[in-house]
Amino acid sequence: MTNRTAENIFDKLVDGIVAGKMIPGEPLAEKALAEQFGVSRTPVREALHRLEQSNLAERGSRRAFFVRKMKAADLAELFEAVGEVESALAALAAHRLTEIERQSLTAILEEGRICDDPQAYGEINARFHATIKSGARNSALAATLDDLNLRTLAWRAANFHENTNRLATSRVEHQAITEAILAQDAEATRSLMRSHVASSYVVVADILARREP
Amino acid sequence: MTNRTAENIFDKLVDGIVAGKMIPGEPLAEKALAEQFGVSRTPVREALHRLEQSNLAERGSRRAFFVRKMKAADLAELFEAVGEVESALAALAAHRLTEIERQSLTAILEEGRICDDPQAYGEINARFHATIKSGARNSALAATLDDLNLRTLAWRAANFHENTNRLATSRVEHQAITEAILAQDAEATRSLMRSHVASSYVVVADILARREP
DNA sequence: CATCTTGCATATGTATACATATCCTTTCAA
DNA sequence: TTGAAAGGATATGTATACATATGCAAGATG
Repeated sequence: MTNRTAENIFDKLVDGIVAGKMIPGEPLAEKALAEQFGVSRTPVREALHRLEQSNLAERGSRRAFFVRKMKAADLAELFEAVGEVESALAALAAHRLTEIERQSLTAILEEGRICDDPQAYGEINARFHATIKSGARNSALAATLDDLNLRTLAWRAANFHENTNRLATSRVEHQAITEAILAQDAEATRSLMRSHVASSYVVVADILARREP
Repeated sequence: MTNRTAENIFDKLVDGIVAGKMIPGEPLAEKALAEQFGVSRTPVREALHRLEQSNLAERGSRRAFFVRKMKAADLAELFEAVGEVESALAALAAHRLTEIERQSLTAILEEGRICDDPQAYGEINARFHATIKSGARNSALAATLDDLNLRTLAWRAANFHENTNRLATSRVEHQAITEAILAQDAEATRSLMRSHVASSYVVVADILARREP
């Protein structure tokens, strides 16, 4: 009876949207999804409401759900928001990281320096950001970042695949951020992290511009 | 058939929690609430899930919902998060407010200067912050602030009631913020707004400390 | 007497039936 | 031929019945 059904449906729908299998604008009918997943409408309803709250789905007339269309302007706002929140977390982390976490950050940096595989680098990148996020010691702000990031996930995934220069750029930026954190310079950290997110947005915006001129 | 029932239940529960009628730790049983409001469990379920996502409710064993207990440390985190997000919005607004919005901000400031009624000032305060929030031109970040604020609402309400000095302090801080915005000094605005939220937290923390020593 | 096991009470998860609103199609009239 | 109105089709909102897991209590056994 455990709530695995609704949870599974939600995860599958998120995966589908993030992986681009579900086209923006595509209707998400309760009945159709229920039949597709072989469950009743109830857990599907729950999953759809969670999608809506995560801003991955919208409702139109007839209160029907559909995959949210992300306009270029929306994505710009989102990345700006991520930049502000993540840079705030980084600034806090600059003063709050433990000695062990500082060493860990340095180790992750080194791992990234010698890694050339885009996929592996993506995982290292994730650990770098996770360390800073948890090191800020503010779960409310961290949860906020997770919420925002969920919506950019589909786009961020392309970051290290479609642009080879991005990997080198990311390394340099990570190095600068790490140095600022180790120096406990909160404002420098904030500024560098904001730039880092902005530069990752440039790649995404470029991809978007080529897709929808 | 419109989704007014679940929406109403949610609003009523939020009001109850914010107004302090529902004690933290109090169980929120679907069946009991359904009978209390004279509806079925379905819309109650939906409302409870939304409460959980807003972090106003938690689930324990047996997956039962209960009103979230806000510890002092949680509240500190929350206000820190609000401070970071709202100061980010203010910094953006410093460069993005239209001329009309600048004049509006000045007018609100003047209204606050000549107002001595705590309740009326609370409304003016809300408009001051709303103007900055919408002036930042980032709906994702604005929605993030709304999310965070929902959880501090119960505490913020006490701000202008239990402490008379708070009103005078708020006025001075609003003035400084407005001046920084009018000067389009984003970093000064950010810093001032962060301090402003922090000083409103001091009042709340003080109340909390007296309640639970 | 204490502890473990078993069974019941109850709360939530899921399925389904019913109510209702919206949209689209069809038909009738101008 | 076109437009408007009415009715049906269908999708979501709500209610309720059934399934199942969890916690507590009572009884049996060591």
